[in-house]
Amino acid sequence: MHRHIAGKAGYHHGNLRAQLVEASRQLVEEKGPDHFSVSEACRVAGVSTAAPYKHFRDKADMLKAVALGGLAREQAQMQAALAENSAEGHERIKALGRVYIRFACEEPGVFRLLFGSFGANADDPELTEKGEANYALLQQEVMRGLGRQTVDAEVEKRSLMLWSFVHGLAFLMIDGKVEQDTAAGDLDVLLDEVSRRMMG
Amino acid sequence: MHRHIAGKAGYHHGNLRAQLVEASRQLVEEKGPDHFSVSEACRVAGVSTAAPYKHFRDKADMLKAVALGGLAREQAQMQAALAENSAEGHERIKALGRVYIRFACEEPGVFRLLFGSFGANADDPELTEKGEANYALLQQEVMRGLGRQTVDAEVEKRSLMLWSFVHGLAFLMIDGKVEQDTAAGDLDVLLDEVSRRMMG
DNA sequence: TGTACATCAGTGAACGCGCGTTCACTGATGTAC
DNA sequence: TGTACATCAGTGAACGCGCGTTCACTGATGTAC
Repeated sequence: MHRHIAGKAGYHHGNLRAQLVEASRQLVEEKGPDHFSVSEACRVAGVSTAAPYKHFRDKADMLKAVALGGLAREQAQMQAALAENSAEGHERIKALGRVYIRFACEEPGVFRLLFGSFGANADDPELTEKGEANYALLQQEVMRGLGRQTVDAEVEKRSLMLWSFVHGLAFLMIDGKVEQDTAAGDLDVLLDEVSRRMMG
Repeated sequence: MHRHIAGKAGYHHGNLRAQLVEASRQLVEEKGPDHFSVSEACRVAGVSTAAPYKHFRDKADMLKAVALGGLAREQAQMQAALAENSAEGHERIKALGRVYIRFACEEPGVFRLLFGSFGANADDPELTEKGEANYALLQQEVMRGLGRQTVDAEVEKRSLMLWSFVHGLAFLMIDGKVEQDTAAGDLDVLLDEVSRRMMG
Protein backbone atom coordinates (compact mmCIF):
# COMPACT_ATOMS: atom_id res chain seq x y z
CA MET A 1 0.00 0.00 0.00
CA HIS A 2 1.27 3.43 -0.94
CA ARG A 3 0.71 6.38 1.30
CA HIS A 4 1.29 9.91 0.10
CA ILE A 5 -0.89 12.07 2.23
CA ALA A 6 -3.03 11.54 5.30
CA GLY A 7 -6.53 10.53 4.25
CA LYS A 8 -5.49 8.63 1.17
CA ALA A 9 -5.80 4.88 1.19
CA GLY A 10 -3.71 3.57 -1.71
CA TYR A 11 -4.67 2.23 -5.06
CA HIS A 12 -8.43 2.01 -4.79
CA HIS A 13 -9.52 4.40 -2.13
CA GLY A 14 -12.72 5.30 -3.93
CA ASN A 15 -12.30 8.79 -2.64
CA LEU A 16 -9.98 10.35 -5.15
CA ARG A 17 -12.49 12.41 -7.03
CA ALA A 18 -13.58 14.25 -3.91
CA GLN A 19 -9.98 14.57 -2.81
CA LEU A 20 -8.95 16.10 -6.13
CA VAL A 21 -11.80 18.57 -5.98
CA GLU A 22 -10.75 19.61 -2.50
CA ALA A 23 -7.12 19.94 -3.56
CA SER A 24 -8.23 22.00 -6.55
CA ARG A 25 -10.40 24.20 -4.38
CA GLN A 26 -7.44 24.89 -2.10
CA LEU A 27 -5.23 25.78 -5.04
CA VAL A 28 -7.83 28.01 -6.67
CA GLU A 29 -8.02 29.78 -3.34
CA GLU A 30 -4.28 30.05 -2.84
CA LYS A 31 -3.16 31.01 -6.32
CA GLY A 32 -6.32 32.15 -8.01
CA PRO A 33 -8.30 30.42 -10.77
CA ASP A 34 -5.74 31.45 -13.33
CA HIS A 35 -2.51 29.78 -12.10
CA PHE A 36 -4.48 26.67 -11.20
CA SER A 37 -2.77 23.64 -12.68
CA VAL A 38 -3.80 20.00 -12.86
CA SER A 39 -0.25 18.92 -12.05
CA GLU A 40 -0.16 20.87 -8.83
CA ALA A 41 -3.55 19.54 -7.76
CA CYS A 42 -2.14 16.05 -8.27
CA ARG A 43 0.87 16.90 -6.16
CA VAL A 44 -1.38 18.16 -3.36
CA ALA A 45 -3.57 15.09 -3.57
CA GLY A 46 -0.48 12.88 -3.65
CA VAL A 47 -1.39 11.18 -6.87
CA SER A 48 0.09 10.75 -10.35
CA THR A 49 -0.66 13.37 -12.98
CA ALA A 50 -2.66 10.87 -15.00
CA ALA A 51 -5.03 9.95 -12.19
CA PRO A 52 -7.52 12.82 -12.62
CA TYR A 53 -8.36 11.69 -16.13
CA LYS A 54 -10.15 8.68 -14.67
CA HIS A 55 -12.57 11.11 -13.01
CA PHE A 56 -12.59 14.27 -15.11
CA ARG A 57 -12.66 14.89 -18.83
CA ASP A 58 -10.03 17.62 -18.59
CA LYS A 59 -8.83 20.62 -16.63
CA ALA A 60 -11.99 22.61 -17.32
CA ASP A 61 -14.03 19.74 -15.93
CA MET A 62 -12.07 19.86 -12.67
CA LEU A 63 -12.62 23.59 -12.35
CA LYS A 64 -16.27 23.08 -13.03
CA ALA A 65 -16.48 20.73 -10.05
CA VAL A 66 -14.85 23.37 -7.86
CA ALA A 67 -17.29 25.98 -9.15
CA LEU A 68 -20.28 23.74 -8.44
CA GLY A 69 -19.03 23.26 -4.90
CA GLY A 70 -18.77 27.01 -4.49
CA LEU A 71 -22.28 27.61 -5.76
CA ALA A 72 -23.59 24.94 -3.39
CA ARG A 73 -21.90 26.56 -0.40
CA GLU A 74 -23.16 29.96 -1.44
CA GLN A 75 -26.68 28.61 -1.73
CA ALA A 76 -26.49 26.92 1.66
CA GLN A 77 -25.31 30.15 3.27
CA MET A 78 -28.05 32.15 1.62
CA GLN A 79 -30.71 29.72 2.76
CA ALA A 80 -29.30 29.65 6.28
CA ALA A 81 -29.36 33.43 6.38
CA LEU A 82 -32.97 33.47 5.26
CA ALA A 83 -33.89 30.85 7.85
CA GLU A 84 -32.39 33.01 10.60
CA ASN A 85 -34.16 36.12 9.38
CA SER A 86 -37.83 35.38 9.35
CA ALA A 87 -38.11 39.12 9.95
CA GLU A 88 -39.02 41.98 7.69
CA GLY A 89 -38.33 41.75 3.96
CA HIS A 90 -35.80 44.51 4.13
CA GLU A 91 -33.74 42.62 6.71
CA ARG A 92 -33.85 39.47 4.61
CA ILE A 93 -32.44 41.29 1.63
CA LYS A 94 -29.68 42.78 3.75
CA ALA A 95 -28.90 39.30 5.03
CA LEU A 96 -28.49 37.99 1.48
CA GLY A 97 -26.18 40.87 0.67
CA ARG A 98 -24.07 40.13 3.73
CA VAL A 99 -23.77 36.49 2.67
CA TYR A 100 -22.71 37.51 -0.84
CA ILE A 101 -19.98 39.80 0.43
CA ARG A 102 -18.85 37.40 3.12
CA PHE A 103 -18.63 34.55 0.64
CA ALA A 104 -16.52 36.64 -1.73
CA CYS A 105 -14.17 37.65 1.07
CA GLU A 106 -13.86 34.16 2.52
CA GLU A 107 -13.43 32.41 -0.82
CA PRO A 108 -12.13 35.04 -3.21
CA GLY A 109 -10.52 32.47 -5.47
CA VAL A 110 -13.71 30.47 -5.90
CA PHE A 111 -15.74 33.65 -6.16
CA ARG A 112 -13.57 34.76 -9.06
CA LEU A 113 -13.89 31.32 -10.57
CA LEU A 114 -17.67 31.70 -10.63
CA PHE A 115 -17.26 34.68 -12.96
CA GLY A 116 -14.96 35.18 -15.90
CA SER A 117 -14.62 32.05 -17.98
CA PHE A 118 -11.79 29.93 -16.67
CA GLY A 119 -11.32 26.82 -18.75
CA ALA A 120 -14.13 27.69 -21.13
CA ASN A 121 -16.88 26.91 -18.65
CA ALA A 122 -18.45 30.25 -19.53
CA ASP A 123 -21.64 28.84 -20.90
CA ASP A 124 -21.87 25.55 -19.07
CA PRO A 125 -25.60 24.92 -18.62
CA GLU A 126 -25.27 23.28 -15.20
CA LEU A 127 -23.24 26.14 -13.78
CA THR A 128 -25.59 28.66 -15.35
CA GLU A 129 -28.58 26.91 -13.84
CA LYS A 130 -27.16 26.76 -10.30
CA GLY A 131 -26.00 30.35 -10.55
CA GLU A 132 -29.40 31.51 -11.62
CA ALA A 133 -31.03 29.48 -8.86
CA ASN A 134 -29.01 31.41 -6.28
CA TYR A 135 -29.95 34.69 -7.93
CA ALA A 136 -33.57 33.57 -7.86
CA LEU A 137 -33.38 33.53 -4.06
CA LEU A 138 -32.70 37.25 -4.15
CA GLN A 139 -35.42 37.87 -6.70
CA GLN A 140 -37.94 36.07 -4.49
CA GLU A 141 -37.11 38.32 -1.55
CA VAL A 142 -37.28 41.42 -3.70
CA MET A 143 -40.66 40.25 -4.96
CA ARG A 144 -41.90 39.79 -1.40
CA GLY A 145 -40.37 43.08 -0.34
CA LEU A 146 -42.25 44.93 -3.08
CA GLY A 147 -45.43 43.03 -2.31
CA ARG A 148 -45.66 41.51 -5.76
CA GLN A 149 -46.92 38.11 -6.75
CA THR A 150 -44.63 37.50 -9.70
CA VAL A 151 -41.13 38.34 -10.79
CA ASP A 152 -42.10 41.19 -13.08
CA ALA A 153 -39.96 43.82 -14.77
CA GLU A 154 -39.85 46.00 -11.66
CA VAL A 155 -38.70 43.10 -9.50
CA GLU A 156 -36.04 42.26 -12.05
CA LYS A 157 -34.83 45.83 -12.14
CA ARG A 158 -34.56 46.16 -8.38
CA SER A 159 -32.87 42.78 -8.13
CA LEU A 160 -30.32 43.73 -10.75
CA MET A 161 -29.60 46.99 -8.98
CA LEU A 162 -29.01 45.14 -5.72
CA TRP A 163 -26.95 42.40 -7.32
CA SER A 164 -24.80 44.90 -9.18
CA PHE A 165 -24.10 46.75 -5.97
CA VAL A 166 -23.04 43.79 -3.85
CA HIS A 167 -21.20 42.25 -6.78
CA GLY A 168 -19.23 45.41 -7.40
CA LEU A 169 -18.50 45.97 -3.72
CA ALA A 170 -17.38 42.36 -3.38
CA PHE A 171 -14.95 42.68 -6.27
CA LEU A 172 -13.63 46.04 -5.11
CA MET A 173 -12.96 44.50 -1.71
CA ILE A 174 -11.19 41.35 -2.88
CA ASP A 175 -9.23 43.36 -5.45
CA GLY A 176 -8.01 45.62 -2.68
CA LYS A 177 -9.65 48.78 -3.99
CA VAL A 178 -11.74 49.09 -0.84
CA GLU A 179 -10.30 48.19 2.53
CA GLN A 180 -11.94 45.03 3.78
CA ASP A 181 -11.48 46.03 7.40
CA THR A 182 -12.82 49.51 6.95
CA ALA A 183 -15.75 48.22 4.99
CA ALA A 184 -16.33 45.49 7.56
CA GLY A 185 -17.37 47.98 10.19
CA ASP A 186 -19.27 50.15 7.72
CA LEU A 187 -20.56 47.19 5.78
CA ASP A 188 -23.77 46.93 7.75
CA VAL A 189 -24.41 50.63 7.46
CA LEU A 190 -23.71 50.48 3.74
CA LEU A 191 -25.92 47.47 3.15
CA ASP A 192 -28.69 48.99 5.21
CA GLU A 193 -28.56 52.27 3.35
CA VAL A 194 -28.38 50.71 -0.07
CA SER A 195 -31.14 48.18 0.47
CA ARG A 196 -33.38 50.91 1.88
CA ARG A 197 -32.68 53.20 -1.05
CA MET A 198 -33.10 50.43 -3.57
CA MET A 199 -36.27 48.98 -2.10
CA GLY A 200 -37.89 52.23 -1.00
CA MET B 1 16.38 46.94 -44.00
CA HIS B 2 14.07 44.30 -42.63
CA ARG B 3 10.33 44.66 -42.84
CA HIS B 4 8.01 42.51 -40.77
CA ILE B 5 4.82 44.45 -40.43
CA ALA B 6 3.43 47.63 -41.87
CA GLY B 7 4.45 50.54 -39.67
CA LYS B 8 7.74 49.09 -38.63
CA ALA B 9 10.90 50.60 -40.00
CA GLY B 10 13.73 48.14 -39.39
CA TYR B 11 16.50 48.06 -36.85
CA HIS B 12 16.19 51.46 -35.22
CA HIS B 13 12.69 52.69 -35.76
CA GLY B 14 12.53 54.42 -32.39
CA ASN B 15 8.93 53.39 -32.17
CA LEU B 16 9.10 49.90 -30.84
CA ARG B 17 8.05 50.62 -27.30
CA ALA B 18 4.79 52.19 -28.39
CA GLN B 19 4.29 49.44 -30.93
CA LEU B 20 4.75 46.73 -28.31
CA VAL B 21 2.31 48.42 -25.98
CA GLU B 22 -0.25 48.56 -28.76
CA ALA B 23 0.33 44.91 -29.66
CA SER B 24 -0.01 44.00 -26.00
CA ARG B 25 -3.21 45.98 -25.67
CA GLN B 26 -4.67 44.14 -28.65
CA LEU B 27 -3.73 40.78 -27.17
CA VAL B 28 -5.05 41.63 -23.71
CA GLU B 29 -8.29 42.54 -25.45
CA GLU B 30 -8.42 39.43 -27.63
CA LYS B 31 -7.36 36.77 -25.16
CA GLY B 32 -7.79 38.44 -21.81
CA PRO B 33 -5.09 39.61 -19.39
CA ASP B 34 -4.44 36.06 -18.30
CA HIS B 35 -3.34 34.35 -21.55
CA PHE B 36 -1.33 37.39 -22.49
CA SER B 37 2.19 36.36 -23.43
CA VAL B 38 5.29 38.35 -24.23
CA SER B 39 6.15 36.00 -27.08
CA GLU B 40 2.85 36.57 -28.80
CA ALA B 41 3.14 40.32 -28.42
CA CYS B 42 6.52 40.07 -30.15
CA ARG B 43 4.99 38.05 -32.94
CA VAL B 44 2.29 40.66 -33.44
CA ALA B 45 4.83 43.48 -33.38
CA GLY B 46 7.03 41.52 -35.79
CA VAL B 47 10.05 41.59 -33.55
CA SER B 48 12.31 39.08 -31.79
CA THR B 49 11.33 37.82 -28.36
CA ALA B 50 14.32 39.54 -26.79
CA ALA B 51 13.48 42.98 -28.11
CA PRO B 52 10.99 44.00 -25.39
CA TYR B 53 13.66 43.72 -22.71
CA LYS B 54 15.34 46.80 -24.12
CA HIS B 55 12.19 48.75 -23.19
CA PHE B 56 10.55 46.88 -20.33
CA ARG B 57 11.89 45.26 -17.19
CA ASP B 58 9.68 42.21 -17.62
CA LYS B 59 6.23 40.97 -18.54
CA ALA B 60 4.58 42.74 -15.62
CA ASP B 61 6.13 45.99 -16.78
CA MET B 62 4.58 45.56 -20.23
CA LEU B 63 1.17 44.93 -18.71
CA LYS B 64 1.60 47.97 -16.53
CA ALA B 65 2.09 50.09 -19.64
CA VAL B 66 -1.15 48.70 -21.08
CA ALA B 67 -2.95 49.42 -17.83
CA LEU B 68 -1.67 53.00 -17.74
CA GLY B 69 -2.95 53.49 -21.27
CA GLY B 70 -6.34 52.20 -20.20
CA LEU B 71 -6.54 54.51 -17.22
CA ALA B 72 -5.57 57.45 -19.43
CA ARG B 73 -8.32 56.64 -21.94
CA GLU B 74 -10.83 56.21 -19.15
CA GLN B 75 -9.85 59.53 -17.67
CA ALA B 76 -10.11 61.28 -21.03
CA GLN B 77 -13.57 59.84 -21.58
CA MET B 78 -14.71 60.88 -18.13
CA GLN B 79 -13.44 64.41 -18.62
CA ALA B 80 -15.04 64.61 -22.05
CA ALA B 81 -18.35 63.46 -20.58
CA LEU B 82 -18.16 66.10 -17.88
CA ALA B 83 -17.32 68.77 -20.44
CA GLU B 84 -20.41 67.87 -22.45
CA ASN B 85 -22.62 67.89 -19.38
CA SER B 86 -22.32 71.28 -17.79
CA ALA B 87 -25.85 70.54 -16.61
CA GLU B 88 -27.26 69.45 -13.30
CA GLY B 89 -25.11 67.45 -10.88
CA HIS B 90 -27.31 64.43 -11.23
CA GLU B 91 -26.80 64.32 -14.99
CA ARG B 92 -23.05 64.63 -14.58
CA ILE B 93 -22.97 61.63 -12.27
CA LYS B 94 -25.06 59.62 -14.71
CA ALA B 95 -22.64 60.59 -17.47
CA LEU B 96 -19.69 59.28 -15.49
CA GLY B 97 -21.52 56.02 -14.90
CA ARG B 98 -22.22 55.67 -18.58
CA VAL B 99 -18.56 56.20 -19.37
CA TYR B 100 -17.55 53.56 -16.84
CA ILE B 101 -19.90 50.96 -18.28
CA ARG B 102 -19.10 51.85 -21.86
CA PHE B 103 -15.37 51.62 -21.22
CA ALA B 104 -15.77 48.19 -19.63
CA CYS B 105 -17.84 46.95 -22.57
CA GLU B 106 -15.56 48.41 -25.22
CA GLU B 107 -12.32 47.30 -23.59
CA PRO B 108 -13.26 44.37 -21.36
CA GLY B 109 -9.74 42.94 -21.48
CA VAL B 110 -8.12 46.16 -20.35
CA PHE B 111 -10.89 46.76 -17.84
CA ARG B 112 -10.16 43.37 -16.28
CA LEU B 113 -6.48 44.18 -16.34
CA LEU B 114 -7.14 47.26 -14.22
CA PHE B 115 -8.49 45.01 -11.47
CA GLY B 116 -7.20 41.70 -10.19
CA SER B 117 -3.42 41.62 -9.99
CA PHE B 118 -2.02 40.43 -13.29
CA GLY B 119 1.75 40.23 -13.18
CA ALA B 120 1.93 41.40 -9.58
CA ASN B 121 1.13 45.01 -10.39
CA ALA B 122 -1.45 44.91 -7.61
CA ASP B 123 0.13 47.57 -5.50
CA ASP B 124 2.03 49.55 -8.08
CA PRO B 125 1.98 53.13 -6.79
CA GLU B 126 1.70 54.74 -10.23
CA LEU B 127 -1.29 52.63 -11.19
CA THR B 128 -2.89 53.18 -7.81
CA GLU B 129 -2.42 56.91 -8.13
CA LYS B 130 -3.96 57.16 -11.61
CA GLY B 131 -6.82 54.90 -10.58
CA GLU B 132 -7.58 57.01 -7.56
CA ALA B 133 -7.38 60.15 -9.67
CA ASN B 134 -10.14 58.82 -11.88
CA TYR B 135 -12.22 57.89 -8.85
CA ALA B 136 -11.65 61.38 -7.50
CA LEU B 137 -13.52 62.74 -10.53
CA LEU B 138 -16.60 60.88 -9.33
CA GLN B 139 -16.10 62.01 -5.75
CA GLN B 140 -15.91 65.64 -6.89
CA GLU B 141 -19.24 65.35 -8.66
CA VAL B 142 -20.84 63.64 -5.68
CA MET B 143 -19.51 66.41 -3.48
CA ARG B 144 -21.03 69.02 -5.75
CA GLY B 145 -24.24 67.08 -6.03
CA LEU B 146 -24.62 66.99 -2.26
CA GLY B 147 -23.68 70.65 -1.98
CA ARG B 148 -20.66 69.95 0.18
CA GLN B 149 -17.36 71.78 0.21
CA THR B 150 -15.12 68.84 1.08
CA VAL B 151 -14.96 65.12 0.44
CA ASP B 152 -16.32 64.13 3.83
CA ALA B 153 -17.54 60.75 5.08
CA GLU B 154 -20.96 61.16 3.51
CA VAL B 155 -19.48 62.00 0.13
CA GLU B 156 -17.21 58.97 0.40
CA LYS B 157 -20.11 56.73 1.27
CA ARG B 158 -22.28 57.88 -1.62
CA SER B 159 -19.33 57.65 -4.00
CA LEU B 160 -18.58 54.12 -2.91
CA MET B 161 -22.21 53.10 -3.35
CA LEU B 162 -22.22 54.50 -6.87
CA TRP B 163 -18.86 53.01 -7.79
CA SER B 164 -19.85 49.61 -6.45
CA PHE B 165 -23.00 49.67 -8.53
CA VAL B 166 -21.43 50.57 -11.87
CA HIS B 167 -18.45 48.34 -11.18
CA GLY B 168 -20.68 45.37 -10.44
CA LEU B 169 -22.93 46.01 -13.40
CA ALA B 170 -19.91 46.39 -15.66
CA PHE B 171 -18.51 43.04 -14.56
CA LEU B 172 -21.84 41.27 -14.79
CA MET B 173 -22.17 42.55 -18.33
CA ILE B 174 -18.73 41.61 -19.59
CA ASP B 175 -18.95 38.26 -17.82
CA GLY B 176 -22.17 37.55 -19.67
CA LYS B 177 -24.38 37.42 -16.57
CA VAL B 178 -26.43 40.33 -17.80
CA GLU B 179 -27.24 40.74 -21.46
CA GLN B 180 -25.31 43.68 -22.86
CA ASP B 181 -27.95 44.38 -25.48
CA THR B 182 -30.84 44.22 -23.07
CA ALA B 183 -29.03 46.39 -20.59
CA ALA B 184 -28.01 48.80 -23.34
CA GLY B 185 -31.57 49.94 -23.83
CA ASP B 186 -32.39 49.84 -20.13
CA LEU B 187 -29.00 51.16 -19.14
CA ASP B 188 -30.08 54.78 -19.12
CA VAL B 189 -33.16 53.97 -17.10
CA LEU B 190 -31.08 51.96 -14.68
CA LEU B 191 -28.40 54.62 -14.30
CA ASP B 192 -31.02 57.29 -13.86
CA GLU B 193 -32.87 55.38 -11.21
CA VAL B 194 -29.78 54.37 -9.29
CA SER B 195 -28.16 57.79 -9.32
CA ARG B 196 -31.43 59.35 -8.18
CA ARG B 197 -31.84 56.83 -5.38
CA MET B 198 -28.23 57.12 -4.32
CA MET B 199 -28.02 60.89 -4.43
CA GLY B 200 -31.51 61.68 -3.18
C1' DT C 1 32.55 66.32 -46.97
C1' DG C 2 34.63 61.97 -45.29
C1' DT C 3 36.06 58.88 -41.84
C1' DA C 4 36.59 56.58 -37.16
C1' DC C 5 34.16 55.45 -33.43
C1' DA C 6 30.88 54.94 -29.46
C1' DT C 7 26.22 53.89 -28.67
C1' DC C 8 22.55 50.98 -28.29
C1' DA C 9 18.20 49.00 -30.32
C1' DG C 10 17.70 45.17 -32.51
C1' DT C 11 18.69 39.73 -33.59
C1' DG C 12 18.39 34.72 -33.19
C1' DA C 13 19.51 30.90 -30.71
C1' DA C 14 19.29 28.78 -26.51
C1' DC C 15 18.10 27.81 -21.51
C1' DG C 16 15.21 25.49 -18.15
C1' DC C 17 10.54 25.06 -16.76
C1' DG C 18 5.92 23.54 -15.92
C1' DC C 19 2.13 22.51 -18.33
C1' DG C 20 -2.06 19.23 -20.19
C1' DT C 21 -2.67 14.99 -21.88
C1' DT C 22 -1.74 10.13 -23.52
C1' DC C 23 0.07 5.54 -23.16
C1' DA C 24 0.84 0.84 -21.93
C1' DC C 25 1.04 -0.96 -17.61
C1' DT C 26 -0.18 -2.96 -12.84
C1' DG C 27 -2.25 -4.35 -8.91
C1' DA C 28 -6.29 -4.15 -5.74
C1' DT C 29 -11.05 -5.35 -5.61
C1' DG C 30 -15.57 -7.86 -6.15
C1' DT C 31 -17.93 -11.67 -8.17
C1' DA C 32 -19.05 -16.30 -10.12
C1' DC C 33 -18.38 -20.82 -9.47
C1' DT D 1 -14.22 -21.39 1.84
C1' DG D 2 -11.03 -21.16 -2.17
C1' DT D 3 -9.86 -20.02 -6.72
C1' DA D 4 -10.09 -17.86 -11.51
C1' DC D 5 -11.15 -13.96 -13.61
C1' DA D 6 -12.99 -9.41 -15.25
C1' DT D 7 -12.91 -4.77 -13.94
C1' DC D 8 -10.95 -0.52 -13.53
C1' DA D 9 -8.62 3.04 -10.52
C1' DG D 10 -4.30 3.88 -10.09
C1' DT D 11 1.04 4.36 -11.94
C1' DG D 12 5.11 6.45 -14.07
C1' DA D 13 7.22 7.73 -18.04
C1' DA D 14 6.89 10.27 -21.99
C1' DC D 15 5.08 13.61 -25.62
C1' DG D 16 5.08 18.15 -27.65
C1' DC D 17 4.31 22.87 -26.51
C1' DG D 18 4.74 27.66 -25.40
C1' DC D 19 6.47 30.28 -22.07
C1' DG D 20 9.84 34.22 -19.81
C1' DT D 21 14.28 35.46 -19.89
C1' DT D 22 19.35 35.63 -21.03
C1' DC D 23 23.28 35.75 -24.03
C1' DA D 24 26.76 37.11 -27.22
C1' DC D 25 26.13 39.25 -31.36
C1' DT D 26 25.29 42.79 -35.16
C1' DG D 27 24.31 46.56 -37.73
C1' DA D 28 22.17 51.23 -38.03
C1' DT D 29 22.71 55.75 -36.24
C1' DG D 30 24.74 60.24 -34.59
C1' DT D 31 28.84 62.70 -33.40
C1' DA D 32 33.71 64.39 -33.22
C1' DC D 33 37.31 65.51 -35.87
